Amino acid sequence: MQESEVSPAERRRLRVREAILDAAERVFAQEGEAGLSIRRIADEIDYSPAAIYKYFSSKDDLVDELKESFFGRLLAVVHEIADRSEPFEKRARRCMSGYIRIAIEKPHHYVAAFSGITERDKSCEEEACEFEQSNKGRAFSILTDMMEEGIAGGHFRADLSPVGTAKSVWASIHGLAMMIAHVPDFPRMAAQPAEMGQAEFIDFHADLIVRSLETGAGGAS
Amino acid sequence: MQESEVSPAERRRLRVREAILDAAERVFAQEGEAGLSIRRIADEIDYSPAAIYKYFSSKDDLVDELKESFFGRLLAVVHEIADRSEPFEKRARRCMSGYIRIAIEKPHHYVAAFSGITERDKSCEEEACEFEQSNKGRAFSILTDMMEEGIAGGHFRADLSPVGTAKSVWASIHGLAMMIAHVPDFPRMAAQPAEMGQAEFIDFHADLIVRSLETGAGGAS
DNA sequence: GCGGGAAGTAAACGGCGTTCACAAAATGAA
DNA sequence: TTCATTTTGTGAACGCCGTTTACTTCCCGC
Repeated sequence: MQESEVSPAERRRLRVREAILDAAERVFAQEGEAGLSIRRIADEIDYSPAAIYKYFSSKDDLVDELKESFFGRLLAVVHEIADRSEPFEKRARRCMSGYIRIAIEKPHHYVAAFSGITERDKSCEEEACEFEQSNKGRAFSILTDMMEEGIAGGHFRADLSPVGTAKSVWASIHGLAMMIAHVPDFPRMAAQPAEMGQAEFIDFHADLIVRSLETGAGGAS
Repeated sequence: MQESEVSPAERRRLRVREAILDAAERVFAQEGEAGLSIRRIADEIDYSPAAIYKYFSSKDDLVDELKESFFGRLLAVVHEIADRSEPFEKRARRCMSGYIRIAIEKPHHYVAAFSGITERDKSCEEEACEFEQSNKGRAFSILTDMMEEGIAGGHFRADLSPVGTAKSVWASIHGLAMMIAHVPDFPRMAAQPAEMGQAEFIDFHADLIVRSLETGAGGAS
């Protein structure tokens, strides 16, 4: 029993695994799921296609790992913002725009991470458990905590349920992220003359969301 | 020169074309884009795969037609609701929940209809023109009109721009539709004990959206 | 040094979208 | 009717794809 248990062969193995994931990540970011093939990855790292299967049991397995690590980055950013010492409403808005920023930095990743229609076959328990342990689930719980804080702090209406509200807010943010991911310069569409830049529009959207939760009078002007 | 110019050969051709689309629609609804293959359609209608190419120039072409006709149904429903003689806010809420209802009736269609990341290669003009003539564009303009009506009627804040608001509202609705499409019983997730049924949640979401636009005091209880 | 397991591979299977050369059938003109 | 032309449909093939199998090659512990 050596001191460093993680040794020489294992390190080589891990390095090859990383190389595969790196190549996949690269191709995926540029060309999306459509452009990603086992054979392409194999070419990229000068291995044979069959070799990949010594490291991943299927292409889906490999892609799932890409997705999960993308959610990891998303989670990290949102977490960092949520923990800052800033006024609550500022943090809330920043979380939303931060989420969208990361999402549209790698649109193919974001779209893919949510793609695939989940069949209703799993038992409720294991599905819920799986969700809570995923980066997606962790990000959701940050959002839920934030809603709780907003309600407790009197910023948001007292009759809101933290979980229900978090789901609704997430859906609204997700919708904008998807729109931008699919139509790279989303807010500019239809003939209309510009109206708003992308960044301003994101803020506008976030503002409407916050406004929908706020207690008291909401109208401006 | 006959009276009925649309005759015998053309009708046969159209019938075969319809058969292809029908088969595609059927397979697509059940198994999604992944399960749909030219060869599968050919099997379904007892033709050879190559025959399909006498009617559609590519698989993408065929699928595009499925998507557009799906948007057509979505448009029809929203249009019908928007034209009803009901109080404004009721119509607005119904439009949103109607949109989501149609979307999640055929989740595969809805997801596919928005899939494919549009490259930023087209000129602005032709893209805008293309958008306005599509069913998607027509649905969007119904939404814009509704926002205008809400603002003019004093239901919504006067400082809102109809187009910008329509985009934001669409994004929020789209987000929920996507969530439900991907996770068939969306509002029920995480361990939480039910909270809300799907229909209630849709109404809750629509309510938050409307609330975010309303003039005057918004808080309840 | 040697034996066994891990790493890597070429070749093949079945599936995919698409094309091409060709047969069959419908059409229109004489 | 007959014949040429156009349309409709086909089988076979091409080059991709994910994946598996049988095989070689290499490395590591004894």
